[in-house]
Amino acid sequence: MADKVRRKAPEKRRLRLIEATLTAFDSHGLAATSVARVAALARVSAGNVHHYFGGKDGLLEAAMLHLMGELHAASLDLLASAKGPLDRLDAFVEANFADAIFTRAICRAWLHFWAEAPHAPELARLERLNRQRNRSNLTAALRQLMPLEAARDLAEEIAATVDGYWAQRAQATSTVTPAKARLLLKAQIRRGILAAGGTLPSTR
Amino acid sequence: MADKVRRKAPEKRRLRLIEATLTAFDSHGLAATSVARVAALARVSAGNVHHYFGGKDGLLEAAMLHLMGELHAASLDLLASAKGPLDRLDAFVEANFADAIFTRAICRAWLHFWAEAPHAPELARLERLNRQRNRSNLTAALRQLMPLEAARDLAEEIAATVDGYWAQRAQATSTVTPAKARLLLKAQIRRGILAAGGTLPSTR
DNA sequence: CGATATTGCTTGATCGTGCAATTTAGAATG
DNA sequence: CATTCTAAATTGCACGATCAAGCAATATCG
Repeated sequence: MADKVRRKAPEKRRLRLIEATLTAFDSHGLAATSVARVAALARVSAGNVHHYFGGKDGLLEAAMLHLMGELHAASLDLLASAKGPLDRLDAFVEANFADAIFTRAICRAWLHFWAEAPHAPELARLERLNRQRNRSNLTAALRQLMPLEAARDLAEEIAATVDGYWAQRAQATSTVTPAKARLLLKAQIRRGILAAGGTLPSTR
Repeated sequence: MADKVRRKAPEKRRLRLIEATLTAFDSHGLAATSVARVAALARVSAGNVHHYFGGKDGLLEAAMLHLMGELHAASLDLLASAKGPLDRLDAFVEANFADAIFTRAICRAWLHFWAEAPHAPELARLERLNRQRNRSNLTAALRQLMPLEAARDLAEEIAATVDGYWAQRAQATSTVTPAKARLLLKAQIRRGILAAGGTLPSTR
């Protein structure tokens, strides 16, 4: 897809446009998010979008990539200090439901990406990457506490529940808070481990 | 919002347009679903949409209502033969993941509705209704097996997991099958009941 | 001064919507 | 039963707005 002329694009502008995209998603939805609106939100000319991102598609991809980057960074941070498998699972939960991550606006953006991914190859690629990364992290940790098959099943269940809380958080009347989601999810994980015959390494 | 002149609108046409909408969602996404495209899919003039639904918004609302109706019908069917609380929970799972309901196309449509609901009051109303109905069904059954607070928490968890499987199913590379989702979810429910100190009425 | 960043406008296509005209179907009439 | 009539059903088009995109001109800054 190629940057032809772009040499050293000021990251500031790019970021402003990406943030404007997410703001537009939050307040007006995907269908009403036009290049013109995003550019106006970022106080930038519409033509700029094509300079930086090559078009609307590129802008959406960059926005999704941005969200993935933030989530990944939070995961790496928290995983760094994790000692055992259960710690790694807790770190996963805390990253996915950190107060700065599990936001109404961000959850709405993810929902839009999930909805559009099946119809945009590049978004689909990113979604697949993100999903496989999550699945792999979960399975790797669970595997040390139970047989592989059980680990895979529980990873599937946990991943689905995470997505579900995200989807619910996007709704205006949602009552799911970050703290509540963390609490429920950690309990769910522990139940899953115990039921699989695993032992909880320590009470935390 | 009033049918002024419409007396007995042929349900056949309405249904054709609704199904065309869902087909368009499945194959092209929300952003690319225009009135013209839907009308063409249904082999009907575009102006027809305004006769039957009063506009694009009305069409989307009717499509969402249609999906809710199908889900509700499946639930009622299965709940009718449920004997105890665990039976009711299993019926809930089987309705939400019936082979005819847990379809890639239908899950994609739900995903689009969830994504757009925050920006369309009428869709938001329907989404809220549907969510509260599900929550209420789950809590009512769980309440007979554990204290109210625990029942509410578990209902929240189950509802989120259901939504999560739906979101995953919408992706092109998803491997979640109806049977697998039913299996995993029933196990998750039983784990939740046992952990809350409840007893499983019978093995099934 | 020269290259890069940024703008503002144009273009052609497509959108949702409203409306006048036409077709259709069923009740009323002979 | 055949014919007429009328209102509902349906069409096709035209309208104004808005879209993504491309490009030539201008501004900015090292």
